[in-house]
Amino acid sequence: MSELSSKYNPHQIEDKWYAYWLEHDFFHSEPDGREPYCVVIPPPNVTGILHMGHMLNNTLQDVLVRRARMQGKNACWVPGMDHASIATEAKVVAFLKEKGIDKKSLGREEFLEYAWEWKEKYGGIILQQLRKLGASCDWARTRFTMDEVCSESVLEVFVDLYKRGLIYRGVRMVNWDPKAKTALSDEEVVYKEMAGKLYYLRYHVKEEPGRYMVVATTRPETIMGDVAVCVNPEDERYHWLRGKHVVVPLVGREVPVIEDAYVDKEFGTGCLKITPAHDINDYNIGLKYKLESFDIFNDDGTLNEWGGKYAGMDRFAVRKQIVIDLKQADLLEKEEEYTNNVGFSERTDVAIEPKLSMQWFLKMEDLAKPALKVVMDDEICFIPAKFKNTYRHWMENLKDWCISRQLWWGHRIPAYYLPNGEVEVAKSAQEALEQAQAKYPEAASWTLANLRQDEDVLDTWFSSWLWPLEVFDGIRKPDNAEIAYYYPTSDLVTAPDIIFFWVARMIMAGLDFRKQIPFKHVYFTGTVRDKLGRKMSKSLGNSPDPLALMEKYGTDGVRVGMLLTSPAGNDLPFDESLCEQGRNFCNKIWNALRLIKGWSRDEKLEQPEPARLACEWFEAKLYQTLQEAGENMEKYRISEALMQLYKLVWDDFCSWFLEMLKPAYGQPLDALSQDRAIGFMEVLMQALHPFMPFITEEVWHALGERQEGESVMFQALPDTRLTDAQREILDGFAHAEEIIMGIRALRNEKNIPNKTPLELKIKAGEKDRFDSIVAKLCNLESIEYVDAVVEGAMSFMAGKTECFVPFGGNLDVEAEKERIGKELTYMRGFLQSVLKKLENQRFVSSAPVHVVEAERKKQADAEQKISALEAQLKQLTR
RNA sequence: GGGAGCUUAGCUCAGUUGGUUCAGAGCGUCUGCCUUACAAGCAGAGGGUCGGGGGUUCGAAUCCCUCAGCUCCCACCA
Repeated sequence: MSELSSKYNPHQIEDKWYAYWLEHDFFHSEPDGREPYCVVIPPPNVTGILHMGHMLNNTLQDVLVRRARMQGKNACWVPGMDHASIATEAKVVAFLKEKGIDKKSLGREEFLEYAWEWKEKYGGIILQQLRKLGASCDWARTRFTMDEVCSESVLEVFVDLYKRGLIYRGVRMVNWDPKAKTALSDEEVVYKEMAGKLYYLRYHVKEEPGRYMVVATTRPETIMGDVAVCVNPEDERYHWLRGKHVVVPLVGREVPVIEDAYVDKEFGTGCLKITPAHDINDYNIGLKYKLESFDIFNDDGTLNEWGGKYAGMDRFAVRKQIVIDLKQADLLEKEEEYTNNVGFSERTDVAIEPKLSMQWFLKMEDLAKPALKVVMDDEICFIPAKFKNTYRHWMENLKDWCISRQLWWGHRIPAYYLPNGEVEVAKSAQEALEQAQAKYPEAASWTLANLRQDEDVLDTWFSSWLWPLEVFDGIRKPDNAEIAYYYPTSDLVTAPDIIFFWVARMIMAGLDFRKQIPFKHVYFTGTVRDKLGRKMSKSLGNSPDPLALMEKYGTDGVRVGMLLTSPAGNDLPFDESLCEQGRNFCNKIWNALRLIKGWSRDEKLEQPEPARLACEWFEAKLYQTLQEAGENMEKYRISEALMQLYKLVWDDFCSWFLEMLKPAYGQPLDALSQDRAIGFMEVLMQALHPFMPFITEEVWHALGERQEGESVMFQALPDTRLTDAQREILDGFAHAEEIIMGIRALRNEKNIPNKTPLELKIKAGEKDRFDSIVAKLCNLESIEYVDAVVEGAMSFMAGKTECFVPFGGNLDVEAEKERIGKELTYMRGFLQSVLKKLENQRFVSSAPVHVVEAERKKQADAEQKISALEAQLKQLTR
């Protein structure tokens, strides 16, 4: 076919078919009588752009969804985006800052207007990029976690949980992000090893003028908040300090010396300063000894009025300055290099400040129990199962969930403070007012203006945990037809690092609000790493741009590259050469198409014997492989299924089958063979379509006359159950294959070009049904069955069959003898090991019959082979 | 500090109940080929005492113990 280039060119093809699929609405799903298959996308951040993790994750989802669709299920993949409070607010703040606008100078309302504007303009790029990757999402169902359905659902759930007493307000030590000025959950804090210093500070003893104790700290700036100094009660070095007081350096405040076993005698000087407002452990000690607490920081990390002369300075600037001042006042004993773990905000990458504040919490205990059970009982199946352990460990050690965030972008907490100091929680201000009026006589005269809504918004995960429910509006309208049809969803594909943030919480939400699990299987992907095994990250700059890769290798090539090496739960050490392999595979497919369509066709020609056999054999091989690949898919062994298809196409179809079919140079192909080749290739395209949607659609269309609106994606695979006859063919061909490879090896070794025809003589064999194929593929003039060893011929064994290839004249007898001798040595050794086993009475009596039988057969085969080799050797020696 | 997991060919990984098919695959490497679909290709070859040691067993990559190395999660010692 001259108009087809010898290289597969993905670019126009991809855009063309994606547009075709959309135009025909192939991805859209509505409830009907078919079995549903539903996947909800892990909603990417509205600020996100496609990275390798998304590429992997969404390709896997697409494979599962397309496969289900081909199987005739009603496949529905719901896309969407997450409003991502912190990330988005940070982006918008930065965007405004560039324009010279300060967030604080805008009011909440005005800021949100800007934020929405930003979202409409720049948000959701990633959803466009997913189209590039071929994702077969039902775009008409695209949800956003701050759209009307989701927002109302979130409020409804909040009110419900509050009324059930599961949501409460309390003062807690939280992880404070001074840049975003919000509390973070523990999961949003990442710890990093930082090179710091340990400062040894002198605290003079009030009762013993002239004497002092030395306290080691990494954070000298927090001395303003010191309320005590603590030592271990068993530390005899400090018994003289019992009941005494010390003076906080520079600050001058007198604080007590207390004793608690928490203090490690070995660390530093064995003295710990207690600053309850700024350290979680100090806070706990403060609670225990009923100490006062001074919060010395403003929300942005600068010091407040408690900071005295340092008030208004940033915490890190204060640290520098205070060290200088301490030195001057001779209160700094020494400094030491010290590496410690510092918590950073995952979003803004600034050091976390532990801080006491009033937050909203959700009690987890009752929600967790049933959510643990469904996973441990495999009602929800984790793939791979090893993540069940991780899950259990977390579910058994849950702390209450801090759900409030001090941001504007998000779902504002529906709590309304009343003039009498009470609070009402309701879906709207109006409802809150009515509730208040029903409770308090004095409320009769209040209006909406008297209510003050809580300033905080909810943690982003407080909406994401409802995702499988809210995409079908199952919170607001629990009886609607869609949620009834699609829920529980089928598979969830996600990364293991959000097993707690998201997966666990969705399970809790599903069980609590709908009394049903949200999904049946959770497939955990691995982490995409670079060649050096490092996690791909923006800061390292080691992440390739998936769009650039798709541009370079074609989308299908990149998809194959990622899928070939990513078994569930395993990290994926990414290397561009994987994409190269994928691209080469596309090219191979493309060239098979060129060959098949390029043959000139003769309608009158009868199908030759080798071609007839080839078709019989390949059909059996095809069915067998499809069967196995299907079984692997059922077990979510996606890489393996793909590898099987890869080998089916490359080795079995191209290298074996098409070579068997190929007519002699310049000759036409019979019509039947061509039709069968086309039929096989159609099936191959169907089987590969979930993995490689674009090229398979293109090739499938090229293979036959198609109507507008037809697509490979709806072609069901044939019934692939093997008949006994087919099994026999496969076994029989394995033997022919051995002979063929033997001859090829021989040609290779003796440097006999394929053009030179050879003769093959087979000793004491039965005529094999694949002889005509052997002759064709090996360029044999004849295959002859003989009774005795053939003189002056090269020989090899195909299993137990002795094969001889007469070779005009100069047979290298010595080389042949050496080769046969080597083989004999090996076979005799092998026989020895088998005999040793069989002579062992305990083996014969305790091993199962079939195992012993197998050993006996090995013995017989080995003996037969040895005598054949000996005969050959004798022949040569004569 | 607490927990989980991993270690099989140069690389990335399969290997289910211990037993024909168990030592495998893909990639890479090496050799020979511009053979009229494809050099992004064809044909062939080499490569591992299954991390070390010990045990159970007729039999161990597989089960048990132990040592070593790696990874991840949780905790967060001033």
